[in-house]
Amino acid sequence: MPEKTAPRLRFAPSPTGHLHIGGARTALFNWLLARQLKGQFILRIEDTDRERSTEEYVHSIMEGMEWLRLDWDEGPFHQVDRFEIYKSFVERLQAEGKAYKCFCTPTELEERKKALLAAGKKPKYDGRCRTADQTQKKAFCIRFLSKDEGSTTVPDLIKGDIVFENAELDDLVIQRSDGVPTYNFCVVIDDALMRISHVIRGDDHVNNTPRQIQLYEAMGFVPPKFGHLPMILGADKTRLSKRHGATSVLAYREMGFLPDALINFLARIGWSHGDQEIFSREELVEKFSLENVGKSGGVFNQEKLLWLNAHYIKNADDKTLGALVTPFLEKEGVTVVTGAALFGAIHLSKERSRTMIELAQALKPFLSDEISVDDTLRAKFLTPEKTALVEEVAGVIEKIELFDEANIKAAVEQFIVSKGLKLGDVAQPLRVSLTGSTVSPGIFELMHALGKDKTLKRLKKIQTL
RNA sequence: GCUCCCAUCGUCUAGUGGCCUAGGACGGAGCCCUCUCACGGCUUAAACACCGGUUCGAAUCCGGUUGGGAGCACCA
Repeated sequence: MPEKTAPRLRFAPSPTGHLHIGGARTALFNWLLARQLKGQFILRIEDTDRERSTEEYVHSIMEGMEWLRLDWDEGPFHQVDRFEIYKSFVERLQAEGKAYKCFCTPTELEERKKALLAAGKKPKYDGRCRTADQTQKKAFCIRFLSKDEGSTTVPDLIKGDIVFENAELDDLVIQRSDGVPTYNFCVVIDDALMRISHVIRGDDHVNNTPRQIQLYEAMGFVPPKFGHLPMILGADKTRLSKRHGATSVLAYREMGFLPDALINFLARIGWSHGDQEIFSREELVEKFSLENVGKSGGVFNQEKLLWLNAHYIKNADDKTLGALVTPFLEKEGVTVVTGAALFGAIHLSKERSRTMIELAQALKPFLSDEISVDDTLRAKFLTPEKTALVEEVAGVIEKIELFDEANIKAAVEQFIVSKGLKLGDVAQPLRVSLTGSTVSPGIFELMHALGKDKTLKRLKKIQTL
């Protein structure tokens, strides 16, 4: 009995940009499956494009994954470190007559492509160097000799069987004229050698897959299982790209999104589990299934992400939020002192914040020493009569011994009744005096969170301004 | 142009032949709660692209049409 080997999945980004939303979802689905099936999750950096790949992007991609807590078990493997391996396979294929040198120049190729396109044909390579003299001393690249007849079927875990006529496929370049192997070749060798069992990747790779399958066969490898995820789209239904706004995962961190919210959101684009919307990481690992991944592309809907983020903020505990919001407060120039005052303010503010940026803004009046009231608000809420009222309330507040919510409420309400007023008559002037804003938590909670000293100081300061 | 893929409310989706006068969620509208803003609660508008089959019966199966997307590099 052969030992059943654990599934091995991978995420193989190319470091030519930051980790983007689409890549992150691909990584997530692979990670989810690896964790669910108790397999391995491997990170491989596809950096054969020496022109565009940078070390900075490698770090940025890893940082994005770490932020999302998508941990990998092996890697990161770099393809640049594996050129010798690819080279040996190229040589083997050549020796077996399964690959050949192509001496066509880029200019010639370009011209023929244009002609084909003009004639309404698919711009594929015509294979003319298949019969060319292989000993020529001209610059060359190496092409894979693909099948001309029959068809290649891609058994796709998401889309079902996809059949390609081999005649549609041309001989792809597996090694550039500078000796560097190409993506379609390296990916096959790496996935085979790393014993990857499931290749789950973006839909944009389907057309490469039949050629990759031919490469697996030519080199005597057993192809892995494939699954092609539908694309994440922008509002105009085209593939999500920079012109649609922020696409980098780290940009969402900057905007004050929580990793769990983004994970939840990403999981729900193209995948569902009945009517459920909120999924913890553990639930996703448990419930995720390729069977429930849809076939059509999904639009990235930031409104829904905001809603999810608000949900996660509301449900996070105050201490966790304190740590998360601190960098945002510091960016605002607020010195953060961790303690009861901070957590209390967070407790009151979290249900009205959709992002960490909004939370930081809401927290400012609690944490900064000085507040300012702009002229428009002053004119509207701090007229002489209203200011006089605020002053009277300050007098009432001053007499409270035990400064808790119940006592504040009782004292202020008693005052209002004695004046024949309603809470609404004094609430906004008080709020503006205390926060410089018309928006804040409830007025009693606010005073309590501020403390007696700060409350009085702010209420009294109104007169002197 | 060619190849491949896709098609349910504005958006994410449920739906695997009868449970569908199509359900949920975001967003929208309205109401309630209320010291502001939120939160929360309730109500509501809003979709099976089209045309043919198959079937007693179709959002669900088949064919076509239309529409959309992706790919067609010595990028990945």
